[in-house]
Amino acid sequence: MELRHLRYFCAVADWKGFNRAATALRVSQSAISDQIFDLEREMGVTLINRSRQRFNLTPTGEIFLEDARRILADADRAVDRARRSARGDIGSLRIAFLVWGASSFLPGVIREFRQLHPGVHLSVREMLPNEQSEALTQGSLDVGFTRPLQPPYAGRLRSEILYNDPFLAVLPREHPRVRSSLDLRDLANESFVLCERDISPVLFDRIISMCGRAGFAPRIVQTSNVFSSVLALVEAGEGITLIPSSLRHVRVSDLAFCPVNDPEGTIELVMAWSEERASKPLENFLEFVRDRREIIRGSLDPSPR
Amino acid sequence: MELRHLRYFCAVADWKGFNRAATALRVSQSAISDQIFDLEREMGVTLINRSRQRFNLTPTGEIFLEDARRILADADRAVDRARRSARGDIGSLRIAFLVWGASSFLPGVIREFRQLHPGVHLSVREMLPNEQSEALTQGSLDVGFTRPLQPPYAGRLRSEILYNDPFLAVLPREHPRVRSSLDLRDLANESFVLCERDISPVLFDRIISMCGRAGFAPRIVQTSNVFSSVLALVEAGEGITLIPSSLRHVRVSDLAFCPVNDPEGTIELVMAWSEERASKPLENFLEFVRDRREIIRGSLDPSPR
DNA sequence: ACGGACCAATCGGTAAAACCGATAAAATAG
DNA sequence: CTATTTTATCGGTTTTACCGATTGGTCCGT
Repeated sequence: MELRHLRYFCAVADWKGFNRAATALRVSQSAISDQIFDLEREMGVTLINRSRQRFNLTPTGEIFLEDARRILADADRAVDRARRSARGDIGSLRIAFLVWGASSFLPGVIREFRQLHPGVHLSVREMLPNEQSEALTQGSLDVGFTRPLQPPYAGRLRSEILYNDPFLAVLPREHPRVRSSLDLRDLANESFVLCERDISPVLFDRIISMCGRAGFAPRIVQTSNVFSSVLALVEAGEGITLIPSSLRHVRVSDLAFCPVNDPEGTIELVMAWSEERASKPLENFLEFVRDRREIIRGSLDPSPR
Repeated sequence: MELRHLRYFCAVADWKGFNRAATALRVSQSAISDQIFDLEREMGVTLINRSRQRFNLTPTGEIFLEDARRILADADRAVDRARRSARGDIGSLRIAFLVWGASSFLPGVIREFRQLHPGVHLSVREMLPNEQSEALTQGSLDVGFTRPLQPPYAGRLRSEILYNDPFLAVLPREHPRVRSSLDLRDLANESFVLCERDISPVLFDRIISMCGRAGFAPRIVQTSNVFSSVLALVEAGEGITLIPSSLRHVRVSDLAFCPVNDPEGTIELVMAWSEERASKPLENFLEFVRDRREIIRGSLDPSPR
């Protein structure tokens, strides 16, 4: 059975006759007759009362007509949905982000994109950088806001820098080294509290190399798996730390945030995705974020609150 | 787009590859390739990621796959429903009856048939004989329990006698002519109350011809459009009447029901339908009623209650 | 990095089908 | 009863679905 059979049958029912259906479908009457006959033969059922009075379907024909109409409508709808999907009007996007890197601007972006593309279902969750890379590669994630990609993912995934974040030194407010701007070498002898390397390897390594450029290897006395604990430890006097400046909006009362004098001492936040499984909704989203890059940077304005 | 395209596409998705799908469908790989290409070209959409890594659908393909699967399942279900309909397992029957002729046995018949064929929807309503004939001819009724068919319907419709009902004379209980059995000629000088001829022409005419055989034309002093009123009028002393004996179960207190001595003085209740629009559920129903004809006759047992 | 294995696209040829035009048979309308 | 309409049927034609073989490409193991 093919959709053609259903189309012909519905036309015959609609136009109440083989001839009129043939005219409407722009085919010959014998073509209709053949196809209806094939349909009936294949189903082993009589759909149309022939050789009797005017024209009518059998009760079985009436029942099948309902189904046939629905199937044809469904097929049309399916094609339409596929086309809309290809245009990016419908679909789904799974988005991941770093709590400490992207939560300041992402909610606004999501909200506006949702209004622009109401048919696209967005799911958002927090994931660590390595988790994001893995999920993007496996296809369980569509786009991630994360730190710069590392091998082996860097080759297989694509990414774009959204903004470049200078580092801040975080010291207890009463610490003697607190300045409006300080050289990293002044902190060479301090104790350091850092986030575990697994949480964000790029961030960790960037801090180490920064200190290296300043001529020392930081003495790490404590690590934690969440930034909030790191800051709490600094506040408790365990040591000092370095953070990307976008994290200063979680300011804690008794901490001082001092810009570091190192033009190379920055870390990027990137938007990453897998080109291999690009979809139109994804492309739309990427383009949407690109268009808002300046606004996003503005929202991270370095003026301390 | 044809169902074949959907079948091939689903197979490709199921087997995750053109070659495996071709093997499963017992066609060549190139046939699959051609058809998928046609499908994509017609829809103007890419469904499958080619020339990239292992195998996967595009997001649009995923969406279309859901729809395609549903449509194919729907098509199978439609064919199955048509076949079951042709077997009489599903469908609908519109049944009409005479309140004064069939309501005694019909409820039981309906109930049992419903249990036997739970997929067949039964709708039952009361209709006058002429209404039934007209509705059967037009196709708005499937089967009727009515009086013998008259021209012009008798030729176009089919009917079977269910039972043959002798007449009873109905007289006021204190009427001098009340006997356990009486000759119609004894009632020649009585006043008659009858149902209007339009209500049941066959019944009316049968009464007239019965009286004719007894040698007189009944003097009709009143008519009514419902039997209950006729009986009420008899009770009120307006006259006497003749009714089919199956109506005696609506016995009224102050009336006497006397068998009439006329072996030809009977009226049939028939089951009527249109052969032109026969359906399997209808055939099943007709056969079911035929099988129960003796039981129905028994339920009309003439022993007065 | 190189060769073998697997996979999908492509091409010309073939066989099946859908389709057509004409005609016949049946039914209805006038 | 005739004229018209309607569907079934029958070759003939065209379309197209399908096949086999080949090519280009990707993925694997060595």
